Amino acid sequence: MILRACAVSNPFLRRLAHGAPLTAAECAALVGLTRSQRSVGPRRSLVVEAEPVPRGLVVLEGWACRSKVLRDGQRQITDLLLPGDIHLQHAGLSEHAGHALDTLSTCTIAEIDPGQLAALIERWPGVARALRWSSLQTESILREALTNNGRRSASRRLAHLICEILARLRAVGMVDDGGFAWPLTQDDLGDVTSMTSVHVNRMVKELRTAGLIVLARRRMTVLDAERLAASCDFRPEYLHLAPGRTAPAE
Amino acid sequence: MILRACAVSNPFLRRLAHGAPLTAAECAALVGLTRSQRSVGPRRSLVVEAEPVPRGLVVLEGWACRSKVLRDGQRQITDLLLPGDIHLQHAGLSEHAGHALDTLSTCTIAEIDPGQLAALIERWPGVARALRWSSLQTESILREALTNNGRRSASRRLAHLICEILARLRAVGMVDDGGFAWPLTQDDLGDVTSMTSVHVNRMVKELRTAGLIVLARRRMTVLDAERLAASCDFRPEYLHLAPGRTAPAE
DNA sequence: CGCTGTATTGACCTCCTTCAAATGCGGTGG
DNA sequence: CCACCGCATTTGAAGGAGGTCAATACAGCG
Repeated sequence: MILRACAVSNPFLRRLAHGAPLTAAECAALVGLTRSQRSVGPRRSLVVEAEPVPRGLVVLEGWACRSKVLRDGQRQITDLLLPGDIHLQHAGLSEHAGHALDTLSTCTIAEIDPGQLAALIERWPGVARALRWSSLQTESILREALTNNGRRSASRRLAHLICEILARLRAVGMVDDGGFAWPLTQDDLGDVTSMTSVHVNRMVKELRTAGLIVLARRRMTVLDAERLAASCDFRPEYLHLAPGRTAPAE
Repeated sequence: MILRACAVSNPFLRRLAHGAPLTAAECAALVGLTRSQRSVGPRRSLVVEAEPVPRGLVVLEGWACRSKVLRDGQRQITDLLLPGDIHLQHAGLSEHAGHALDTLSTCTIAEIDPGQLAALIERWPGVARALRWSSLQTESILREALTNNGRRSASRRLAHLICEILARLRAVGMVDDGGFAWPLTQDDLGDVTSMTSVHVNRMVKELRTAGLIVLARRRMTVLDAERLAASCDFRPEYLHLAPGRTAPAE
């Protein structure tokens, strides 16, 4: 069946399916929502902090991030957008986005028409539910990040981030035998985990020499997911993913 | 007019009015939503992390907080719930709350009936919009907290938190000439700002001797809001409050 | 093959934590 | 009113995790 095959390859559908069972019709409707796609190069700005969000978007391929910059130039990346993640425009709710949104790698971005989205939500209960779930997950990830950056040591913090990314990518089928594309520089990684890139480097080295990961040529491979998770007290419940789809083995 | 007077004294309505203009009928509907009230003592648990959220609630008086606890016992308070703040149950979306919810002071809590809420959202566009605004603000506050805790020095971090609380309390009319009730112990404050209570103490002292605040007997007074804000690069746009209601003078 | 951005490493420093003790304060019972 | 208790605050001294600065190595790319 075409829709089923589509659901498997489309990270947007795969992700939302963790939040609500979607009927074939709902899948088709969601696919229709992402018809308007464009490719965006790496390190491009999609949303500027002090301006209203133009419209919603879905990341279909590649990584992007939300970030804030202080007056002294320091940057904090508040959350990562991985394939399947949504950024909803808060239509008319505020003139101020509150954060920047930038691509990290080359991305395929779908623009979402607010009216069309509203119509889908009204018409399809599964879609409404899946979108509520999505925003629940986003908030939950933010709270975990706050805890992670605030309360864990640098090496655990990094390990925890890697575990989270592994789980999220696995949830959309982007992990191949523990390995996946890794577009983040060590500067980026420092801005996510609230450290300096120098210290990130030392922590990466630590995880490497512990035999937990391989990171080279923009590719990350998790060698021992279980030991990595145990080392940093990673418990994936906060991601609210459907069970069986976050475990190391499928 | 009764409703107007009610809107002034009810922090729930006052807060939501920042997100959307509410008609008299919508105000009345929202007041009806909070009919079932109860008083809860300080330091009581309202939601447990590993259990589903029983139902939504509104904080009408007092302060509460969402927090996460690591296995080693360290705690991170991820966000504060001040009068007027809402905690929506994610009805059936997950079996796992993802965080604890506890009172800090004695609180008046209104329980929200999910069905009644859904009916209101469907019926009243202003209510629907105000609630979307509320969740936008919650997310925005989380991102600012991540930036604050991750990138600002301890003293600025504390100053920024005080500025935020001042602005949020002012938005619901709970500030009297720069002063307001302050139920947080220095331990709590450490858990919010990701420091130890010992260091919190030193930073409080710094703000005190700088003539910026007075903190004694569970009451905080901001002596010079402008200088405090300038000292920590506090820019209130991220709170998405209606203009004119965050400024020091009314 | 040189250029540019990223990664790596070392030496030094500091902000914050840790540990421990003292002080203060609100409530309670005598 | 005072003695006492429990809890929060305050302060000091010492240590450590992570930051800063700067030099070097490396990889991709025209």
